Amino acid sequence: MLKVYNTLSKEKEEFHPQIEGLVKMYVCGVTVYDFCHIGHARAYVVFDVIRRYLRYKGYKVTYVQNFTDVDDKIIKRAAEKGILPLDLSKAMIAEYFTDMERLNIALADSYPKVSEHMEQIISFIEELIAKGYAYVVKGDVYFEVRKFKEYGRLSKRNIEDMQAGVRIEVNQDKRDSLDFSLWKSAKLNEENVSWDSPWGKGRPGWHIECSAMSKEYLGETFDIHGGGHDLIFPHHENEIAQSEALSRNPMAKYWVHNGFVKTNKEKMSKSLGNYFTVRDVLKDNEPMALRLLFLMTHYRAPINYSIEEIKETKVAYDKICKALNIKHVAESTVPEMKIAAYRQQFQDAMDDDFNTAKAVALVFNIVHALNKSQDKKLSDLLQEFVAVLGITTQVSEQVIPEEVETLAKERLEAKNSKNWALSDELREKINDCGYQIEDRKDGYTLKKI
RNA sequence: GGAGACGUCGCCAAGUGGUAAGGCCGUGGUCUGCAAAACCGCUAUCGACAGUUCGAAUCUGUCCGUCUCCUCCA
Repeated sequence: MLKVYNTLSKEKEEFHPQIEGLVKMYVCGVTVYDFCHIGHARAYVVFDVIRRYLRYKGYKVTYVQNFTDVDDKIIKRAAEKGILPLDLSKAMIAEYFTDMERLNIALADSYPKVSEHMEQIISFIEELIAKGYAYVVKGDVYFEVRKFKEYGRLSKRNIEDMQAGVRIEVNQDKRDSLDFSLWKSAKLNEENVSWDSPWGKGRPGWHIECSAMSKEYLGETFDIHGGGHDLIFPHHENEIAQSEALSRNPMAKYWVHNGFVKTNKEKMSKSLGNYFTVRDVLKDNEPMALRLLFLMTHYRAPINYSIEEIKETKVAYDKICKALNIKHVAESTVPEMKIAAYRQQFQDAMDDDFNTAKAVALVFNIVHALNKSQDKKLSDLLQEFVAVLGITTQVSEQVIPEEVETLAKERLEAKNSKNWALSDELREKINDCGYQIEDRKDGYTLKKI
C-alpha cells in the first residue's frame, strides 16, 4: 500500500487517486529568467521518480508542469539584456530542457505557459470577481483573502499571526495587506508583456496561472500537487484560495513538497546568489552522480550540497555500473522466491512515502550479491530498480583518447612479456592522462578518473 | 515576534517502541607480477539532561545547537 506524506494533513496517507488507475499530477515549474540551479534539479528529479514509481505500480500518470514565462524578474532581466521578455523566457525554457534531459527527467505530458493561457486566466479572475472573492482597483485585481475562510490551512497559520509579522510594504490600494494580486496593470515600458483584459492592459499575478492552468489540463480536482518546500506559502496557499473559492472542491488531494538543496547549510537560492547551476555542476560531474546524490536522501529532508559530496557519489554510481557490466557466465541459481523478496523490499521502501534512500540501499545490497554470484536474474532485477529510479547506467561518452588506448595496448604487451618495469611506467602515463587501467582476465578496462 | 523542521559512525544518510540499512573514507586480509576492481573482515547506542515503559535513537518535558517559512524563490 503506497503511503504519501500530505502537507495538508501533515501525515502519511494511503494513496488513492480520484480515478482508479489514473494519477493526475501538477508540479510547479520554474520561472524562466535564468539557468536552473541544482535546487530546481532536485525538485524535478524527485517528481520524476514519483511519476516513474507510480507507473511501475501500474498507474497511468498524467503529469503537467508549467513554465512561468511572464513575471517581474523576467521583465527586469530582459531589460538588462536589452531583449524582449518573451524571448528571454523562450531561451531559458530551451536551456531547462537541455539540463533536465541530462538528468534523465522524462518529459511531462504538457508544459503550459502563462503567455499562452491568458484567456483561461482572465476568465478565472472574472469568475472570482463575480463571486465576490476579488476586487478591482485602478486596473489591478486583488484576491480578498479574508473572504476565503480556510485560508492558511495548508501552511498551518492563521490570518492574525500573519498580520502580526507583516513586513511587506503596505500597498494603499489593497483592502488588506494579505490580499494578493490576480492581475497587475501594465506599467511604463511593459507594452511587450501586456495583454488586454476587462481591467485594461496588464499581466497575471504569480499564483493565478497555476489555478487556471491546472484546471484547464487536469480539472477542478487532481491527485498530486507538487513543488519545492518554499512554495507552500504563499504560492500554494494562494492557489488553494483561488481554486477552491470558485469550485468549492479540493484543488488537489495530496500536496507533496520536496526539501531544499543547501550550501554551507543555507538554502540555495537565486536571491542569495549562493547557487550552483545544473550546467556548472555537470560540466565536470556525471549527471547520474547528481541524480543518485539526490535519491540517497529522502525527498523531504534538506540536502547540503558540496563538491566533495558529488565526487563521492560518483564512486558509488560507478559501483552500480560496474556490477551491471558483469558478463554472466553462470546459469542463474538465485531462486524466484529470493527475487520476489527483493522486489517486495523495494516496493515496501518506495511505498513508504517514496523512500528512495532505502530503495538505493537495497540497490547496493543487490550490487553486492550480483558481484558475488554474477547471476543474470539479479542483474535484471538491478536493472529494473535502477530504471524506476531513473538512473541510467550506460556511462555517457566514454570515448577513450587514442593515445591512452595506445598506451594501454603497449602496457598489455609489456605485461605479457613480463616487463613489469615498463608495464608500471605505462600505467603511470595512463594515470597522468586522467585514466585508470584495470586488468581483467581477457585484457583490461579503461576508466576516466 | 509567529509557524515549523532537524541534530544517528570521520563525512553523507535510512531507521519513529524490541535492541542501529546503505554510500564515501580509513583499516586488516584474499586475489594480483605489483596495483586497481571484486570478495572476506573491522570501525556508532543514536545532541544533553530528566521522565513514561518490561523495553526508546524512536513517546513526553526541559535545555543546547542548526535550519526553513512568514518577502520573489524548486
